Amino acid sequence: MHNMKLYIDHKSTVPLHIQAEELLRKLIESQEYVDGKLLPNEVELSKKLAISRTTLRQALNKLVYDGLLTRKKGVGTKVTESKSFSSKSKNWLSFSQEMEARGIPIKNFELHVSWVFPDEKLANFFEIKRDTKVLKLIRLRGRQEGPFVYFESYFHPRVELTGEEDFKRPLYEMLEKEHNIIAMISKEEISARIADDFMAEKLETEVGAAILFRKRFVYDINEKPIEYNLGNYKADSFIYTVESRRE
Amino acid sequence: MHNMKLYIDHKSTVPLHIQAEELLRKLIESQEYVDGKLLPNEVELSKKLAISRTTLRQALNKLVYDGLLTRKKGVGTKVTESKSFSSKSKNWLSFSQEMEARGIPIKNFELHVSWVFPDEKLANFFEIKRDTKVLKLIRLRGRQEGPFVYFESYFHPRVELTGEEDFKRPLYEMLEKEHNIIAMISKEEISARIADDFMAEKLETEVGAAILFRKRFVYDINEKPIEYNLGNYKADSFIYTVESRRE
DNA sequence: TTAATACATTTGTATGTACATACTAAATAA
DNA sequence: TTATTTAGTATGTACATACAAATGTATTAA
Repeated sequence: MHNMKLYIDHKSTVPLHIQAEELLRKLIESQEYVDGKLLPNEVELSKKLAISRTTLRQALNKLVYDGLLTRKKGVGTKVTESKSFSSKSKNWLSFSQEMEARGIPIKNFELHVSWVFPDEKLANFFEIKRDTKVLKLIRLRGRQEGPFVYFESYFHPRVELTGEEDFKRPLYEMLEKEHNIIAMISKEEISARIADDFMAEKLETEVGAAILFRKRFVYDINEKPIEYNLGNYKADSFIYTVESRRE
Repeated sequence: MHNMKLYIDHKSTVPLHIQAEELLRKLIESQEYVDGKLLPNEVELSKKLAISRTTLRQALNKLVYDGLLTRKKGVGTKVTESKSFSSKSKNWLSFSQEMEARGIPIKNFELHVSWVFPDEKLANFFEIKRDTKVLKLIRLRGRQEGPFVYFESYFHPRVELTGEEDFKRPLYEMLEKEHNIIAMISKEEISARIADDFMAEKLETEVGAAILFRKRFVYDINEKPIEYNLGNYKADSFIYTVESRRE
């Protein structure tokens, strides 16, 4: 792995505990710290990173909360043994990320900037009022050979496009960098539906198939009006996986 | 509200930051701190609770992470405005809790202690090996009038029953109190399925309906062998809701 | 051999302190 | 009146320090 920042820059404006967290994430990801094996103890590690134990623990807490690390009093800290393929699923945009992780790329995408929702049927389908001014982005994911297994649409009422956006990147990244919109809290509803002709066509499956339907509401960091609506569909060959932890 | 512990006991063995967290949770729940209104600032609050600001912040961090509180530098800390019906959905057994919250009670329950799985078809259905020694608990939830909207089953290979268990309580509570098994990490898979005759009968719906299928794997706190398999089904009238937060 | 004890190691809890940074509102200057 | 500056307030970051509690290991005693 090249160009990896493997030290902590005390002159940087990025908080030390954030830098430490990111560094540890990289070390875990790059298998520097292997599953099940103990990390160096906190005192040693804090010396190595040239930060205080308190600051280091701030970073460690985060990673423990995110499920990457497991700590045990009197023993030590180790990388959580991954029983599933991904331990990142707690992350807010985990679903899309899992898609990437499983190697299901964006196969194609359609972009419609339509300030009045164009299609009544589609509007009903997504449970959005017809006169809502939206940016509509549809991305189709799937392996090259088979049918589409995934179909995602974003609607966002506040974005003015420049025409230079790269829609193959995650949407939240684009919103943040190009439009300074920081989406923070998301709520999602998951339900099961029967594929009608429209869905079946889009997903290249047959009418009557079981479809996992996922709708997501994203709130802006300033908690004000912004929101949106992400609708995701999935053929029944795919399973949505979540990991959670108690307390 | 009676018998509410509204102070922090420095002689208790329970860590102060945990006590502080629980106390704040109660204050939020009891509407002492109202949605959107600022809490007392950290210095003031730490004095009031007779703990250090650092310890208070430890508790606050947790509540922020859990989405109950929102902090803003230079402004203050406030109770997160709840756009959805429940802010507890991050909790590990959120699904069942949401059921309770929505007023969908346990209508009936069946208990089978069968150390060899009795039914081949059922075993296949739950994707459990036929010779697995399990405790099987089926709880049917639903409103009195309508059909069952929810159907949950637990399989647990390590429990020896006393015969005194109260199966209307949450399962994890029973496991913890009666059997000293502390379930910690859970992983769940959510998929959509078409109801076959067996499912349709159990859920009192028609064959061919879209069913949200949910399977859960629970790991023991000692991270060793324990696990099992929770299978949940749901008629399409119900929607599974999750809330998450970024960062 | 086995059980009990002591010790070292490691994470957990808790406090005090200091300064940085974001925000608000009041005071001041144009 | 309208910007600009300033002061005050609240959270954010960071460190040093001390002791508690759980665990594993080595030592000792039966």
